[in-house]
Amino acid sequence: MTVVTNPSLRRRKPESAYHHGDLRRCLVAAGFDLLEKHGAASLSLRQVAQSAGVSPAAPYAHFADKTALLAAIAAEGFVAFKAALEAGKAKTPAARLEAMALAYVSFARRHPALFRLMFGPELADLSPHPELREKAVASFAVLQEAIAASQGRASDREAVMTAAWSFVHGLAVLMLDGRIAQGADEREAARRVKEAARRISRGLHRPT
Amino acid sequence: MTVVTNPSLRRRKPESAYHHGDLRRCLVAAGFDLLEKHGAASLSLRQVAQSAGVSPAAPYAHFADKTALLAAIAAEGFVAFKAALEAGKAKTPAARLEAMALAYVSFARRHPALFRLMFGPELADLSPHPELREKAVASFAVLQEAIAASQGRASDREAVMTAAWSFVHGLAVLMLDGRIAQGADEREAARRVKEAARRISRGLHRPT
DNA sequence: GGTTAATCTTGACAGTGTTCATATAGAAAT
DNA sequence: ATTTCTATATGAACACTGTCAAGATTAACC
Repeated sequence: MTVVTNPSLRRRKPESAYHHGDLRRCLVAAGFDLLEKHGAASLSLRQVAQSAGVSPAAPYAHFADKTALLAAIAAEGFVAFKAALEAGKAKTPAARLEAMALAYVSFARRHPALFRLMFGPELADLSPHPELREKAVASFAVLQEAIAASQGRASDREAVMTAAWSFVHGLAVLMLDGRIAQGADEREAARRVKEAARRISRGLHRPT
Repeated sequence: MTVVTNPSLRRRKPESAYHHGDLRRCLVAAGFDLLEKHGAASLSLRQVAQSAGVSPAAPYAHFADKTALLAAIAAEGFVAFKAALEAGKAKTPAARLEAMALAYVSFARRHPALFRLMFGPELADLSPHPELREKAVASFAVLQEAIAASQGRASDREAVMTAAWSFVHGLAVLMLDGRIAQGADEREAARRVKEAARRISRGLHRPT
């Protein structure tokens, strides 16, 4: 995870600095940490502010809303997400879907709260958060390239993307919520993901 | 939607009834309505209580928690969900998956807030809510029967279920959040669902 | 009919997001 | 170097939330 967690950033001028210097990034980093550590339910703007060593109203100089801060955190999340997806290179279309599914699910399992924030209802409307939208579609583009452009005619691209993405995303979500492979360790989960991906990829390309 | 919304139930004895008589069900119904009307973000226990014509602390006689009330609402949601899934009968395995996907997505689109509650993180842990768990697995059983038992060997059942359910659920979630088929009307959405389902069902059964 | 147990109200507490007026300090302009 | 300006942070306040303890009210039961 490449989000700025450097403690030296947490307070630029440790003593007697009325103006923090770099509060915006610091708030995002602090929120990020709290999110991963204690979950989204207890992620309050006030706690983030306090954790950054600043007054409860200070964030409003940098974010219009609590939602705006969440959007910034989620944007960082999508950067990391994109990087995770790009790590999974593979030759054949089937192996590519499998690698994508593995990376997708693995990310969700390693950062459950972050993943839920990224795809959660609070940020479902991307229009007020252009930066988030940008980072999000950049992630999806990786998926799209890897899956859709791998095979089949161009006219199929969108349909294949819909089917494959739905499968991969659903798999991640259902596993996160313990609806599938409840309490499975990493190896077992990976096995299940691979098996499902193999089944799916068989029918994906070429329409009836 | 078969949840009790009968207004005559909203207050059993309209005047001078210290004891409501049927508050528990009334709270669930009121919460249900508020959820569908104004979304989950603004669904407060106090508002539900007020909407049921009762003091803010009254719900605690029937529910341990706000989460417990949400669980009861979600349980009702799963009852309706199961009914919606059962409506889609079909002969061939492909048509069955297609019908399931249509019903699944259609339900999510018609009751977005309820659907998100049912599968959301607040209720991800089903262990404190046995009734919710029961209704939830009853819904999933419909899926399981229709999809897995339709074809293929018994040893495949679980794997097929995983793949198919992941696809259908992911499709619903991504559409809900506008990540797929953004701003499509009912007909167009149905077209996309059918097309994706056709692609998926082709590779589902029989392992490599 | 009096006791008991369940139900509801009242009042309070800590915590939340948000706003407004005010204080501070770094930057720009003179 | 002094003044002015503007971005940034503070403090107090508001309405609202979930939750709890103490007391009032009622239905049910022996």
